[in-house]
Amino acid sequence: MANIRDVADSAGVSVATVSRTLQQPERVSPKTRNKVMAAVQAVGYKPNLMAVKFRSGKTHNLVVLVPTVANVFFARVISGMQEAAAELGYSILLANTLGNSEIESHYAKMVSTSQADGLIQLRAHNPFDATMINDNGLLPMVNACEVIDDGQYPVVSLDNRAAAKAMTEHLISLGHTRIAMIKGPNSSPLTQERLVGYKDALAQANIAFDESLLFPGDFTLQAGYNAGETISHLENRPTAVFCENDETAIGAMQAFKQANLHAPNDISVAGFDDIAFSA
Amino acid sequence: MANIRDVADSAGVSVATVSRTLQQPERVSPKTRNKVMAAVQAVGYKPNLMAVKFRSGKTHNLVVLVPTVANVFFARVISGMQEAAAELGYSILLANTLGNSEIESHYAKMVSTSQADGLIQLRAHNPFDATMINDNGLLPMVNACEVIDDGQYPVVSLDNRAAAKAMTEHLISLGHTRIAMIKGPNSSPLTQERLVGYKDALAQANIAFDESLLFPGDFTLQAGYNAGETISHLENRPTAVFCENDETAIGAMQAFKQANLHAPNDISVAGFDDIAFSA
DNA sequence: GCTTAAAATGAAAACGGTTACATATTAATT
DNA sequence: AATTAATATGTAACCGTTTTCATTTTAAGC
Repeated sequence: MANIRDVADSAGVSVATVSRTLQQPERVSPKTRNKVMAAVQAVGYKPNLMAVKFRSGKTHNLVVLVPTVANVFFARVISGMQEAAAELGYSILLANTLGNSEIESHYAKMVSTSQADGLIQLRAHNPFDATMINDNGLLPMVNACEVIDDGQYPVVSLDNRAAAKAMTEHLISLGHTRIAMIKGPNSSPLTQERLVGYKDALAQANIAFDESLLFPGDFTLQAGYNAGETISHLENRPTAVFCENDETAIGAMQAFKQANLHAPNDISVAGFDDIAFSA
Repeated sequence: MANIRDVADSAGVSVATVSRTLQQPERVSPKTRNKVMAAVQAVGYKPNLMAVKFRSGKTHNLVVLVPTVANVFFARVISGMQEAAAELGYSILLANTLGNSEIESHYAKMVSTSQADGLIQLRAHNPFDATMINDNGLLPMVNACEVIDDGQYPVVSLDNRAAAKAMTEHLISLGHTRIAMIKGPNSSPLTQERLVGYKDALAQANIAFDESLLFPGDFTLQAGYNAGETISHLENRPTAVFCENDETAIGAMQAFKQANLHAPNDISVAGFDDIAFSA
């Protein structure tokens, strides 16, 4: 494989000039620029980016930790990130962690071992352990979707509390007073926020909060189905269900259908995210 | 950031010994091994993997090109690859190409620029152009799911023809003779194979192939919906539909439902992949 | 045309590791 | 105990770039 020295020889210039031609063309005269470009073609030169990145200390890689790419909502978020990164000349290295903390820290380590410049995570965890912390004690990470809000790391999030409140208000405006909620994992800050928003709306409408209307879940179809089944067989059934995401909502509707309950006549179902499947 | 020389100084050995301790511990005496390990801890050494990879010429990275991670079938395939790669000490760098050939070649270039050791693609394209070809004219790539079968690259695939035949046979065994097919893009070898299998089954049952029963699609929900709508309004409606994947099937069923056709009573729908949503 | 500033280029030192080779140490053999 | 083989360690070259600093060339000013 041709290297920069071959190009230099072929063009009759120094390696420094070749490097400059490629990195900052304006700093080299048009005449030599052409010579160098021709030589690059002639020898079929492709820079060893591993060497470039090593030497320059900038990898232009970003690791993105996502619990599961199979989640349709995440897929959309990821596409957006990829687009933005590409514009700035960065590559996204997608890590499908499956909630496995080993995989998670494996990829997180890419930051502390100079394989990536930073990390974005769509999960409310601190993936760094003591062995990864660098000099200033903080690593380049930003939190999205589900957030760690300890003030240490930048955060990109939506206002889950307000959104959940709005969604609940909508159900109330339709006349519902017994509104079930199929939640995400309790550990998820996202879930906690949405629960608060849900309670906000109830309080505002003078509806008493009923703990027994909360059902556990984990954002999956299956969890929605299970909760839906439970709800179907309740003697005093709620008339509406607040689902923490659309996959859960679809799962729940499936259970309702099997129990011969039809939305929205027999029961109202509302979901978060607006994924393609939900239509 | 501490480097290998700091460790060597702190441990009172040479850098070579430090490197050996880390890479091939068995080649160093237990006594010095301990000294070195202690020094690593003491100075907080984390090897610069960019340097390691550059020097050793092995990145232990694999690029995986996937048209869209939002496809639930792909998501499952990817998880499996990740698992296998991790076992062998490799990392998967997932590239969500969105069918965009710019993104595609951007990531493909990682192979020719020494940023990744190889490429796996879930798409029937040759992502390499002339500028990427190296000395032997072939790059380390394997094809999965949809395959380029030009004999140049290794291939991992399922027997689409046999599977499509089996699925069609099943529909025939249920008494169907007018079986529509909602296809993938014509350019997809996967689609071509499945079409052959479909015809195989028809021929075997002495059912004439009817070109007008083929409907275009592209593996998305939307395409399924569109085809489903067309089918619903056909005067001489087929009694069964062969969908090339489950997302298409779901889209089609949605259209049928809106047209007041209920599966499986009014129309039978069969899909490929067995994704979680399809249940 | 001469002096001086600016622009273009080259030589060589990094970057942080790995590894071939030489040397020193330890163990095995007689 | 002397000789030889095996094992540990050190020295220094090397990987392919970028980048600093010195040097040469070109342009500008008068």
